[in-house]
Amino acid sequence: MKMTEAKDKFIQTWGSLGTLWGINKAMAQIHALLLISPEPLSMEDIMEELHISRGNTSMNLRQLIDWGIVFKASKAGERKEYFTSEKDINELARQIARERSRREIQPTLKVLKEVSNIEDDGSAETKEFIKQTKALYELADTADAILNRIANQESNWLTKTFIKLLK
Amino acid sequence: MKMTEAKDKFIQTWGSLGTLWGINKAMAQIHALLLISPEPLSMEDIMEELHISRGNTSMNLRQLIDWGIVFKASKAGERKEYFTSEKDINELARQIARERSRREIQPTLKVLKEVSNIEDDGSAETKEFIKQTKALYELADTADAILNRIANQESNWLTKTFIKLLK
DNA sequence: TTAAACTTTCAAAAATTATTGAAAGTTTAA
DNA sequence: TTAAACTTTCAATAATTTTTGAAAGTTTAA
Repeated sequence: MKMTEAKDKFIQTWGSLGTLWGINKAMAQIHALLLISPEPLSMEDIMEELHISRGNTSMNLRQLIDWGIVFKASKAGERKEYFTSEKDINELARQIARERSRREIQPTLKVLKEVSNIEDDGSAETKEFIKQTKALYELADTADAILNRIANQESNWLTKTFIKLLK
Repeated sequence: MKMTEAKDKFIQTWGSLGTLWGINKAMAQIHALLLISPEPLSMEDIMEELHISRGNTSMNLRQLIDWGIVFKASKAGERKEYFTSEKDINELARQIARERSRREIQPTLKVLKEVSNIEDDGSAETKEFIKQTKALYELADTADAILNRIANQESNWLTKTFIKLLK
């Protein structure tokens, strides 16, 4: 496979993978592009490379910055803004873990705690509801703890952990 | 909070959470409903409870069955089919881990392996591409190994693991 | 058999989400 | 200041995904 082909394939794959995980295609593709660019890219560069509009590029870049995985990079003497992504893949994983915990798991935990706390009227329906929502709470809580653990550890924690788990 | 309110809130929340993860609302809601039902439900029951059409119910039930987290349950002497979900939350987690590995991580690994294997022509662009796609491969591989570990272990592995990680 | 009871399929419609592009906004060099 | 260079916003449009509902398909009791 040639570089151009490989690059296209990678960007395409990352794009559809994003969709599968609730991240939109353009956002995932911009991220993929920045991830493999040795140099920061301008908005023009990104628009051209991915064939997307200025507005689309601008909005998705903002979201990536919100997620903390893309940064603005000013080039000396240039007015234009450049963008670069987090290049350390472990740091990327940590940042994603951090954000998914904050955006998804925490709000879910809140609701599960709330609904599992209804008064037990003794009916089979209520008993099952309480039992299952409590079990889900525990599962989500464990998942959250693991994510936080990932989010806060040193760079190669994930790999080390896995090695430990194999033992 | 009253039972009816709590139930609605739980089903709603599970529905939007699904959307966020690339699972459609109806599918997530059907799953939520079955998860908290002490008795198996018929298609009519589900349609009525969630206000969704017969076709929608049928298709999403099939998907849930495909995922291995909902089962057909025949009631003696009844022609109608009933449906019930996996009630053991740890088993649910394992099944989801299994499917996400199979459906998402494995195909990604395949592409990453492929594209990271291009010939190094010595350019900065190619070098960065190879480096980053290899690093992503390792991350995805670790994630996959963890998922498989979850998928294959005994019921409360997840909890135990977490306790171990705390030490 | 057949017909009633039930489920699945799928084309059309509705709902949602993503994208565009031009106008409005902002920043900076002169 | 101002005007050029650039970015952001947002209403309109396009693309995608979900949902519906009725027709086709299947199963079972008699």
